[in-house]
Amino acid sequence: MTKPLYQQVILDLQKQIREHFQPNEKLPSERMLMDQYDCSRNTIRLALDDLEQRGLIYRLHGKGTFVASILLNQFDLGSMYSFTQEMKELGRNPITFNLTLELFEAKESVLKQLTLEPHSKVYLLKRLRMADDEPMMFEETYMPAEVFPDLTMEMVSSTPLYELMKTYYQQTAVMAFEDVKAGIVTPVEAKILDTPEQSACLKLYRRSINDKNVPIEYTKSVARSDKFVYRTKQVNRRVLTGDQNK
Amino acid sequence: MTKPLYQQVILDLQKQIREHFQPNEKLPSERMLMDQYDCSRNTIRLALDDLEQRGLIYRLHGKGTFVASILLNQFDLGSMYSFTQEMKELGRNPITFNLTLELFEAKESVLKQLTLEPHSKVYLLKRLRMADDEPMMFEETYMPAEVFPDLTMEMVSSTPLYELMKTYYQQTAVMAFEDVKAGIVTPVEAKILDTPEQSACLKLYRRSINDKNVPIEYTKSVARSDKFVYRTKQVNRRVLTGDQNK
DNA sequence: GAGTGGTCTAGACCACGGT
DNA sequence: CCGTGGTCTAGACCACTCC
Repeated sequence: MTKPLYQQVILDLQKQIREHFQPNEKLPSERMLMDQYDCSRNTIRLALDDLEQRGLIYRLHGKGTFVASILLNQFDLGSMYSFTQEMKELGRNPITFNLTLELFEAKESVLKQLTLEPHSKVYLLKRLRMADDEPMMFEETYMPAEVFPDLTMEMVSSTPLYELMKTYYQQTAVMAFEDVKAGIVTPVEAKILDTPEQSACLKLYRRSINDKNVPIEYTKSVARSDKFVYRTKQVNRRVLTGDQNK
Repeated sequence: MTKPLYQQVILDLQKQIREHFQPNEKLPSERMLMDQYDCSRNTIRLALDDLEQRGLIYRLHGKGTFVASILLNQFDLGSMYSFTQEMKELGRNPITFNLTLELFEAKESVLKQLTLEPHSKVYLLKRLRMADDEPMMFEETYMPAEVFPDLTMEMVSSTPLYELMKTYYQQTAVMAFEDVKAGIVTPVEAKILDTPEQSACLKLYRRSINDKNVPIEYTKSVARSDKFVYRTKQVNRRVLTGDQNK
């Protein structure tokens, strides 16, 4: 099974950029890339669209395509989420407490998020994430039982969740949607997170899907507002400009 | 000056989805949309790509294209390119009040965000954004005086900010970094935003840079937590770079 | 005017999901 | 089998930047 052409172009261009280009250096024009990769302009643009979206390049109308000025250390901020990994990189000591694992029929809102049939069963895993003995965030993760049959507390305790999904169930999250809101902690959450009552908190709702577009996880997180920032990078999409602003 | 076709399709599909579709409902197929909008499939796909990227729809190979399960009554700060534009598309009546425009020496924290020399001067523009006479968010935008000399209240009042930056100063933001935090409104903010005191709010910190990697804007926003969500889509790059066969 | 990215067309075949 | 989205081609013209 060979990969689609445009994905091969993506991979090769990434390699070229990493090995042979400097920040803000000009890339070959789209028409030159057509010749280089022996494909149509549309295919080249599909690849460049992806690289632009991920912030590796930027395009200037009439001038050309350029390597982005800030090349992130190959692992994108927004490309994969791992609390443990993140904290380790920041020199903190991350610990995850698995509080409870339950199996039951999902209620309406969860069914919807996971696009499940009514009365489908889901696992609910509650976790408390700490760094250097300081409570950081509280997570509730819902996983469809049909995707992850026979899940046990031993399994989630011994293996990182994403690794477990991959090795035991051959499930990999290829994409995730996150909604970030602001809220006030509930009394229970205040206790768990060791914050004053009425504190502000970040509420995260993450829905991950696998390569077949099947939802495999829905997680609600409550994060301490004094400890947590949600950082993103946005590339100018230039779509739909021209508004009035009076 | 008419908009590109695919952008018109984006706008209309957004409207259709908002007014006539339910979450998870199936949209017409791409070939049917070709007929509806009298354009090629490529153009339809450009539009659908954008909507998918912004999390409004999802696609299932072999099955069709569906409306995402979206949070109602809350606006997406993450894919918002223009408050004014966004509100108009949602059928709201957006108004931006330019409250004050000042010029002074930037304090330490602002200097740092804009990577300026000590004692550099910056403009500070304070704006209140409303929709249908309802206060929505409060923004404070810092702009380096050396990049935007001789800025006046007349200019910011007559032209959208990003357009002004481009046409008068040849400055375009090619990338922006955003930090999202949760907080409690200050008494002043509560008054401005017409919310109860001690309400939760989303705090956004945006730093935009131009094509030369020079910071051109630093904006602090306070958004009502009952009106705004920050939605992002994350792609797992390891799937692309990994070399698994199927 | 030459070269660039931005938009667009009218086809084609493939891979997948259901019948 | 058919209809779906996924990939791809070989052109075309426009808008923008720079000389």
